[in-house]
Amino acid sequence: MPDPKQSSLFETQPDPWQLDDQDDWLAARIVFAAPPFGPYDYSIPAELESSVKKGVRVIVPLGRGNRTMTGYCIDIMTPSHPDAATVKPNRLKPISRVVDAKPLIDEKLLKLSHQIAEYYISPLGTVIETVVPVGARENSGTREMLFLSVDPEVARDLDSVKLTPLQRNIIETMLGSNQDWTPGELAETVGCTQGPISTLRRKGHILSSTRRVQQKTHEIQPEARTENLVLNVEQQTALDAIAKSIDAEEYKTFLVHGITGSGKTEVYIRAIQQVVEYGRQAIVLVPEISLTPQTRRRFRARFDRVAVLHSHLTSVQRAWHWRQIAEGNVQVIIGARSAVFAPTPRLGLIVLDEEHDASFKQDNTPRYHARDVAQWRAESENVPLLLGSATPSLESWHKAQTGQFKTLSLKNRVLDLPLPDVATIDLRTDVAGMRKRFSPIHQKLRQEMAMALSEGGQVILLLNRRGFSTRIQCPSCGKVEYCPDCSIPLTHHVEGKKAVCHYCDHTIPEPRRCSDCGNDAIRFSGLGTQRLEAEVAKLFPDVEIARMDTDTMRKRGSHEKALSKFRDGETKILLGTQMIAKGLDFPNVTLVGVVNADTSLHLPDFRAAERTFGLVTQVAGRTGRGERGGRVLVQTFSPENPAIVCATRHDYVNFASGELPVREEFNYPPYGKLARIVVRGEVMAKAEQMAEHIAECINESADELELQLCVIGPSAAPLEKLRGLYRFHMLISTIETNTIQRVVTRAQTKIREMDDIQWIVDVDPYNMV
DNA sequence: AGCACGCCGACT
DNA sequence: GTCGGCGTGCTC
Repeated sequence: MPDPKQSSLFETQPDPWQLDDQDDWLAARIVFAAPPFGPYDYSIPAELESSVKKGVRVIVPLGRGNRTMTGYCIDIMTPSHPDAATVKPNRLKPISRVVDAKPLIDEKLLKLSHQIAEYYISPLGTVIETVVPVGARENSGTREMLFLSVDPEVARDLDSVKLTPLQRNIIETMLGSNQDWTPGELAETVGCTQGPISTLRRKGHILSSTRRVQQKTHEIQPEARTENLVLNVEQQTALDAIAKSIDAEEYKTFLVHGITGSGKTEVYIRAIQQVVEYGRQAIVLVPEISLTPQTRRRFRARFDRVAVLHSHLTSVQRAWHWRQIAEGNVQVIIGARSAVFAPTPRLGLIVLDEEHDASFKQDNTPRYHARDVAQWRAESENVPLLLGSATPSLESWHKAQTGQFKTLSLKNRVLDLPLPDVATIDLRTDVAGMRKRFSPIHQKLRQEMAMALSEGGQVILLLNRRGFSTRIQCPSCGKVEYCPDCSIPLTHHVEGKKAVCHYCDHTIPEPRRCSDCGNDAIRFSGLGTQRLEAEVAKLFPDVEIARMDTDTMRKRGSHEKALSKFRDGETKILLGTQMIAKGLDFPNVTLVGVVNADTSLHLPDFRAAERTFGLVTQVAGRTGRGERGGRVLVQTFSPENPAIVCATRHDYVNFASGELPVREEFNYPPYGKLARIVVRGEVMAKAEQMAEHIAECINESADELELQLCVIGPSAAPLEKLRGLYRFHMLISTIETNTIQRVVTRAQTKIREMDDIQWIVDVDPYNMV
């Protein structure tokens, strides 16, 4: 066998003077957003050579029938391209047509798209369609319009042509102003019909051209300008550190760990001011739900050119903001997850606030996490990244602890307001059966509510509704049965009288009595927002109540309406799911009640404790924002659980140092890498069979690549049936980065698809049900 | 995803 | 002998 390195020396790359026609080719690499995703290479016809560019869409023939497909040009290939060997230049079909005059995506975002496609194992074409919003692709909100101008020959000498008085009037009107005339406007100004204008156009005295114009603007409401606040010492220290990186134009991630009310936003704003002074743009990412008018107003009051991007915009509005950003007309972009792709010409800073928030993870393909994408983007554009949170994700906390991120701590609240007092209400029954009817509102919480209301305060009730799973909990001591191998609560199955781990399928018979205290009254819980609302309405018949959850908040603007009614004091009790826990600032709220802290604590999800800690801490931060202070009551069956205890003490550091060892022991993130595969199908057995097949292919691929990897499961997903489809899932766990990508990519070539079965890969999953 | 090829059973 | 079932594989 000849040494491959040597043989390539002989085979490839003829000397430049030997290049003949055959070696002088030009091709475009194209990907599609739908199967078959490609990439495929096409030849570029001579007449399109100047218009085919990286990032434009093209129309190409595909398959035997040459059906027309729209694809994205991701590369221009020539014999000197590093990957030229992968092109078969003599058997390429030609590109039919180029769609876009300008690339929809620039080189930097294209590179980012590649990274996303590879890391999240998703097709590049799909990634590009995520990066470029639909509206921008389809020219939403713009229209082709006809513009008229006077033939320069005629303009020089009006007498050189024969004109009727009316025609002369038209031409003179046009010459009398610099504006671009449309036929309609011109006719109206002159006071004639479009007839004579058409005549002039026909004779060639008026020239016309079409141009795509914006229908109308979607500027966000201006706000009264507010001045910079005085920074306290901690804020100033943080700002100085960030400012240094901005000056140095270097990538660095800062974890701004600041308790609620510590003035993180002011630090962001000051950093952004510096970026704006340098003529650069800043992206501010916030959780979808925090994109309330408050956030927007706050930034608009400090910057002139602010764009917002979030899911409640129409595609026309979104496209308008996107184009404004691309043209460099925007200083600050505030947006949810996808705003990480804002096409800023000169990015200067990325801020990602509430970085722990799960809404930064997209739950359809590509299943990217904005925090990781922001990090890649900041890295490649040499700008600092600020991650802010009162309760950082353990991923970020771990990176900060190991020196990959720089921690900036804000430990004091700006107005020196004390943190609210948090107390737990123990829901365990002291004597079995003492509480005859289980009310979702404990006596103590009810009394405090009555008191808060009578003093003119407002109340927020958080119902952590994601509790559907039937865990096995002792009503007397609160003990929940866990899987010994996964540290995950076992799920109770009435059918078969068993308890099953939804990670590894570990199964035990349904316990007859509590393994700790021997009590034999096992409890399965369940409570919805509607029932809670009814219950509260019964307890407080004269009080106006508002309910906020995904069911009641579907309509555009319903969110803002409910909140403004609460702000105005029209409603006294605000009741809802997680969405009320975040970012709201109502000084008159003197009591927050967490109706059931446990539902999120004992979910079959390794992040359950982290979520619960974060949620209770955040909702606690919704009170005590005014002079009257605030109080938080947490109803729980597990008052000794570290997540609950630490939350009542506002003690993040302690929570993290207790939780990290658990993650390490079970090799969960941030220590191990995880991916989840979910298989769905109408026929249960078929879905299960497919899951087994996928697991086999993955194990096989790992062996072939000699990579260490562990497939946990497959098992029935915690949500075993959803929208009529049976669901199986498995977890892939590794230590090394990229192992999952390499193994799964290889396995994909072996996996035989089955009819009516869908399956997805979720790298770094957040949703485990 | 679509579309053609291809290899078996029911017909004019 | 031909029409058509849908299993398999490819699309630059």
